[in-house]
Amino acid sequence: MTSFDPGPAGLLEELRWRGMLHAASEGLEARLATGRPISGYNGFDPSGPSLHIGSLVPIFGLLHFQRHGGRPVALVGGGTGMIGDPSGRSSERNLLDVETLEFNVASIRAQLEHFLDFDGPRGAVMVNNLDWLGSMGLIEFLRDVGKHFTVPYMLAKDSVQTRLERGLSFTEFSYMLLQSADFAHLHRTMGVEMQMGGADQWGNITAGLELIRRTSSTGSGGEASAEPAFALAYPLLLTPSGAKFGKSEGGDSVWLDPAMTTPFAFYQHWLNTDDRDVGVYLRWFTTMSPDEIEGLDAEVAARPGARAAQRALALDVTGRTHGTDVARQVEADSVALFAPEPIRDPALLERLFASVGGFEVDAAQSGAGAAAALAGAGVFSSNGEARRMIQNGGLTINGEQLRDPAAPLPEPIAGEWWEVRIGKRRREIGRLGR
RNA sequence: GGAGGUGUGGCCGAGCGGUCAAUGGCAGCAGACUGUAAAUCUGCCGGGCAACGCCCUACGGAGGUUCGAAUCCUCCCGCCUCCA
Repeated sequence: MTSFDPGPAGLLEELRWRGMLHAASEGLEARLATGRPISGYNGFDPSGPSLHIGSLVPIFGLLHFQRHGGRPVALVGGGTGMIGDPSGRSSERNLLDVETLEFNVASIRAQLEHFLDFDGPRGAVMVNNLDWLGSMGLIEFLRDVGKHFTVPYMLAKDSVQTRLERGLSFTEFSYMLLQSADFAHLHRTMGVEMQMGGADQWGNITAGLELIRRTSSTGSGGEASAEPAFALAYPLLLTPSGAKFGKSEGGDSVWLDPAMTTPFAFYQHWLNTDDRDVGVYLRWFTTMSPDEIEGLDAEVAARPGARAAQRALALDVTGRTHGTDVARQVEADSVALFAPEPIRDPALLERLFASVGGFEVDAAQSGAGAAAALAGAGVFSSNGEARRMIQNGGLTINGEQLRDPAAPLPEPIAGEWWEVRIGKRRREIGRLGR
């Protein structure tokens, strides 16, 4: 198998090959096989100003959907975000004020534009459910949405069942109704026929199918299929190595926003992918063909030390997220910073100072002990940590391994720069301030 | 509103008057081995310091008992269960 049907008919086949298909609702395959235009949506949480790489799963779901001729709709949950979905065990969400929300939505849209095409007849569309949920009255909600669900149906959902022991508020219990209302609204007003989401969303998504089934005037589409709407779920991304996906080694999220995670750090994160995970990531987070990916799989098996797959993955994902030029640049920077020999070129150091993260040591401090100077510059969170790092032999500056925390920093390169290597993975550039 | 339970370091989870900066596990960091991987082994893992010791801050919050409390008492707050 080297290629998939480029139209809607090939979507499921491709997702299946990529391992991104967990479940599809009754009739979806047949609906896609008709080749008629179709719109599908996926929800995103706008509670922060940036998406992180965990969101790449739904993003690539929409991306593949668009590649196969579908029209992606990205819904931001300005309304539901305030409620809290019991499926994601987050405890309590805070209300966002309107300006923050609008700012976040704009930021998220800008990020999605790197992945989805917002132009043309099949162009992606962004919607905010606050626009319709916000103005919906309680009576209206109960009559138009609540009326169509029975309590036993709601109680039967996994997301509710698992919380029954520990307890959940009525608000959280109602979440699936709001999500159903979203789906029904998009179905009615924009003709959106499909909702996509993670496997943990399945219950909420099918609740939406239920609502649409009961409220849409069936038969208006002539010989339309029996089902008026469809659902598609991705598997939960549990890495084969068992680590939490989306977190860096330090446990922080890896953000798509270059101001929150530098492109260099972003590239490094992918470059460090475990051998056991890299094949999955190539399938999920690139649009490479089966031939290319299987070729890289073979490379991993034959010459794991070369990490060809990791390099290809890192370059591809970074390029898509931050631009090809930036990706090439950080790739080159990585080679330089991880070469056995330290960087001696002041011009290069000056550029890296800005791009990989730099710190300043003022002249007064530079004479003090290295540990104190680096802690003072914020490279380490405390004096003790810096001291420990040096005592463990984990700190190399300008190619010279530090041994004594009290000894001063080595002579700066060109009277100004320190190339700092912390452990095997961290790289920082220091500059002598005045 | 009533009854009971519970709140410990990033997470889980011991401790239940001193020997507790707090057992253990996970996560994390560094080193060795490697491939900027995994596994394994070693060390570290609240902060400070003239540092095999001393000081400060910590066991939901505020008081109190005591020579001494994370451990006992009082009040408050959060969470959970059941009853109304």
